[in-house]
Amino acid sequence: MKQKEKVTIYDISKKLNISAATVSRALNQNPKISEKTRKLVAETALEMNYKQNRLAQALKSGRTNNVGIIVPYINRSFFSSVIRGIEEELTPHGYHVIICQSHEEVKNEIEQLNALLNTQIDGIFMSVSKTTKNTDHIKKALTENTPLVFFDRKIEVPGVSAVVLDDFKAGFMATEHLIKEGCKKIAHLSGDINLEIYKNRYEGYRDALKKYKLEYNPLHVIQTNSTIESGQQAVEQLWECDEKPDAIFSAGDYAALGAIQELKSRHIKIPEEVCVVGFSNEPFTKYMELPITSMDQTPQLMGKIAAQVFLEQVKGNQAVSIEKKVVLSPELFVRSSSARGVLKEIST
Amino acid sequence: MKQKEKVTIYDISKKLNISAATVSRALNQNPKISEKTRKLVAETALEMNYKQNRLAQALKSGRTNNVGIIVPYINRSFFSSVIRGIEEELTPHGYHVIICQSHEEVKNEIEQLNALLNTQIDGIFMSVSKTTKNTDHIKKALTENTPLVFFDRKIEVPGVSAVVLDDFKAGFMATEHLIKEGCKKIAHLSGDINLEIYKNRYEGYRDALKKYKLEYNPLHVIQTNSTIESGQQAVEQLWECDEKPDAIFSAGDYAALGAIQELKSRHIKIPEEVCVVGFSNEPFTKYMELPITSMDQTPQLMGKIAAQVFLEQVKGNQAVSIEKKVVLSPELFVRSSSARGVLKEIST
DNA sequence: TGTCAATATGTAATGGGTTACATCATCTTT
DNA sequence: AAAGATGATGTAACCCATTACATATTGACA
Repeated sequence: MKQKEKVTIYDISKKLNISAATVSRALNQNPKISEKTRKLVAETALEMNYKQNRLAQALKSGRTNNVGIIVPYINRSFFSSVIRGIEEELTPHGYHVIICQSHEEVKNEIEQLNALLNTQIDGIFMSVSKTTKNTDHIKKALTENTPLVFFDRKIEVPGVSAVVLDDFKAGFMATEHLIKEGCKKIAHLSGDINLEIYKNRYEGYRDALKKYKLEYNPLHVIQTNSTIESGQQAVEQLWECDEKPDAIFSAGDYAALGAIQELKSRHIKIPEEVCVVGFSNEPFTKYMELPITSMDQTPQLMGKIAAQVFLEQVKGNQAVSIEKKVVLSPELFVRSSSARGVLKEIST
Repeated sequence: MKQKEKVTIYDISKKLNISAATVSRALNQNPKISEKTRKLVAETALEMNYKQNRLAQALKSGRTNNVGIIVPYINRSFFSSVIRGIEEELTPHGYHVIICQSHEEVKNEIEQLNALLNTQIDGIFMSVSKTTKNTDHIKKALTENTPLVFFDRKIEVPGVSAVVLDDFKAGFMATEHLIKEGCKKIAHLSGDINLEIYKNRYEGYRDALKKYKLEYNPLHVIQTNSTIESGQQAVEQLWECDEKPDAIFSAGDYAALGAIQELKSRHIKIPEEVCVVGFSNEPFTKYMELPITSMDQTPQLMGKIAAQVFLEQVKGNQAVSIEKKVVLSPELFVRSSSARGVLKEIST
């Protein structure tokens, strides 16, 4: 590679026989600079193809205009939509977004977090991995005074803002919907209970059963790892019970899909014999031959709000770090996998 | 926010009564530093919780250890897999990855590209948007001597390396597969012919028809925009022809899915009456009730190789910018949507 | 005409780390 | 013991933009 011959403000200042400070000020629209000089500098900069060195600027100002996002995976529709939301909100403010994947491993999460802090990021958005139990790395990040915002999957750390879904309500709504479809023995495919979101969905499920006076059968709750395979296995396990369920509320769409595949291979009719509800409203739920009812988490909105929370923290330049919690409402998209009546694809 | 009280090498040097240069050298494992000093500095740095300021380092060295990736969307399985491949290859070399989306708009592509160059990125990976016709912005990037590597969707710019799929071969293979299944009237759902990849797939299709002496019917080639809807519309249009196709080779999985949905709604049997082949091997193709035959582009490998090409360019610090073209072989995953015989889910 | 205010610009320090070159102490070698 | 080699460390310039403070210029007013 050839050396980059970068044009600096010094090159401009030499050419115009003025000081670099004046050039800098002129380029930054400092009102102390005369209109004439400002124009001259602007023209010369353009002519010489001057590009501001953001590194130098960042070093001086302490702000890089970069934010980091740590997610388990970028190719889950939910996460890429949140990212999109954050991006849309922050781009107009001049921020850039660095995306990191933890692949559900704390080890990676810690590495990525440290690397981001090292790169002098202005803020971090994060959805913790399934394997994150200890909060030391996050507390360490806080001591560096970098604003941190959790979204969706949070973990209790004092002083950290979070934008999450009302997963309890979502669990309740999904279960209630199944009850209203006439289901009495509703199984639940849970995710990793270590994560608050799955715990809350489970508790919403329990609460709905309680409210409608349905019996809770612990054998009907199976922990999955949100994959198709674990959904299949869950059905295998459920159908070994004496009492077979007549509905499945899965805390994830992939497990719901696996469950449906297994039910079909057992020639069990959906929704007539068993209703299925998934979670996340992944695009495929809509495309399936048998579209799957699913809970939408309004991910793009979640991203936007997380970004707004961040912007507030940055703007409010106080010595107090604000801890803000935002809870979003879920939205159920009822589709064929659980609609026994006439209604199809109706959002409540 | 509180001020960050950063520990610098000067703080360490003061504490130890040595010069900052010595500290810097000690931390960088410079062999001129005595073992004793090196150890002392390392311990003190740890103790004082010293973090290297990568901005300062980047400013000095001219290298940020960040690379940018510009893709149309991150939530297409293909792109997120390429990103994963790039990441895996570059992370061990200390690079970080900044991901940008063009959303298929040149306007965004140009903005993202400029923003990346401004941030003093060490290299750029890019898959051009559908709407990219003009190469000015890319040539401009080249004048800054930032290594640029195209992957998948390239555009002809002298001096730019590219890692692509053999789309011609892929088009040929898909068509040949359909012919071998006994199909005679094969329709093609093309993507935007403006993009080389779709042009090549189309030409591979033409070539296969020619080789097997099948008639080419221009009415059987429909341009889609890679969405479900456009796949549905394409089938509507095709079934208005006098001669109905007995197979569809779609240059994208989403259009293939739309086509299948439309065929089903017309009670046309797949694969008995019509065989369907998609492209990209999106995960959903496998999960469908009727799994879809699809062409795999080995995206993760593509990412890895693109990263290797980049590393070579950076390492070979010569004044010549190497232009390297790598062409990968596609892999067909045959599934029910086109398997009339016994075979299901066989990769060739 | 001298003084003050207002405007425009320059000087120099700063941010934090790297590194060419200089210096000094110690050890070899003859 | 002088001269040269080797190793360890210090000095200061540099990367580039920003900005507090200093200075210079001009015009207004008493």
